[in-house]
Amino acid sequence: MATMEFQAARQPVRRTGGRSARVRAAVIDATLAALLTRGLDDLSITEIAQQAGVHPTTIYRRWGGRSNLALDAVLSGTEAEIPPPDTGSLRGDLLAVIRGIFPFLRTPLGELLVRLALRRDLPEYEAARGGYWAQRFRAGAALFERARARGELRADVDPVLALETLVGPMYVRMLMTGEPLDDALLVRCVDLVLDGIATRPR
Amino acid sequence: MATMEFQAARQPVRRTGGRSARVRAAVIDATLAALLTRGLDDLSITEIAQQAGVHPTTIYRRWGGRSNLALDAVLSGTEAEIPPPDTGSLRGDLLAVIRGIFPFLRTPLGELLVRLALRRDLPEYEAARGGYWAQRFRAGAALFERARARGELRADVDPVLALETLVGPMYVRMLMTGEPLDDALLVRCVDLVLDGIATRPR
DNA sequence: CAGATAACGCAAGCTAAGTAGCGATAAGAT
DNA sequence: ATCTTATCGCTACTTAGCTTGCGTTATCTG
Repeated sequence: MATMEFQAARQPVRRTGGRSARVRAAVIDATLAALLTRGLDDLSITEIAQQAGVHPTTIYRRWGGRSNLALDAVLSGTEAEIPPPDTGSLRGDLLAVIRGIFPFLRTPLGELLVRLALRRDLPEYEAARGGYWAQRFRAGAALFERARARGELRADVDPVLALETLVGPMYVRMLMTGEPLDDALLVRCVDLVLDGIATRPR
Repeated sequence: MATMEFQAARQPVRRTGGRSARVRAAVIDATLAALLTRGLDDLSITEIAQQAGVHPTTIYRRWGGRSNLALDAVLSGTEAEIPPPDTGSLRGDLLAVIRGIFPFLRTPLGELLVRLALRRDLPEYEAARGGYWAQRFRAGAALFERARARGELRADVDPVLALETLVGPMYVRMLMTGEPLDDALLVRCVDLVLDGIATRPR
């Protein structure tokens, strides 16, 4: 044994910017387009491959299935962070929060993200789902701390439950009843969460 | 022409109780079982047919696809009506409402119903969805009328929005965050909707 | 009991999803 | 500039979903 080529189990060399990157970009773009027009379940790998100018086998090899492909495409298109607001009042902050979420949810990409998050038959999403929503809801914690310091918040209020109650009707209408949903309703949601529906505190 | 058999464009003769009925019952049962174990998307018509002792072709002919089959099965298994409660107080009524919904949602059939309602790629469901949820939410109207007569309800409260706000967190937790959900949380949901989170009414 | 026929079973075939093997190409390293 | 090899394209194949056509059975009507 003259030359002992010690070759550690190295991972494949990245080819950033080369053909691989071009192929990936083309496929992701085509997948997003297909997702927005045809939905998740009617996704045709062959059609995406044609649209991207790529052979279907390539997609099957790189992504392995439509779940991974869709997840990769959506997460690639959703990098925006929503900064927590600080308007000086609890009502203003809550209004800013819900007004920050609402327009995004009306976006085709936003609705797609929500629908992906609801799927339970895609094991690839189970890991991403919990972390995504937890982060999104925890971001509002500071908001409630400030309100409590200002004396605007009842003592026994759970911030997470309050946020869930705030945005709950929005999701219920979007996903189930399909009833109309506009900015005026968002204001009513905020005021309902703030004041409740009872005539006087018990 | 001796006998003029006037034969209007009659619809196929119903064969209630015969082989057709038996086949239908067997297929519906097998479909429900398959839905509860394998989910909607991994549904195998061939497997259901074997389970029901029926040829796959029969299912394709009668139902035409898995969407119709699943919808028929679920609606056949969900005939229970939830009577609107009347406990004498707004808080008691709201608690009864949410306590009536919650256990059903934890049922496999309940969760299945919710997930079916969330699907937008099944045109068969679009018609059923709106009516189902509208009825479910309108059933609570009387509840609020009584509360208003007792002077327990603020004047400007929208009953539908109030109900959506009440059950919103429950759905958010079940569908998105996956956070724990028990009876104690239901009580907190009711109290939050009743009293709000602000220290004093504006 | 005796037609008429709706509904079912069966076999064959079509389409699309997904996989495997193999040669070709181009990105990256020496 | 040249070599190595990760990645891609191509063909062929397997599998499952679904449809079609035809003969058979069981139900309903008279």
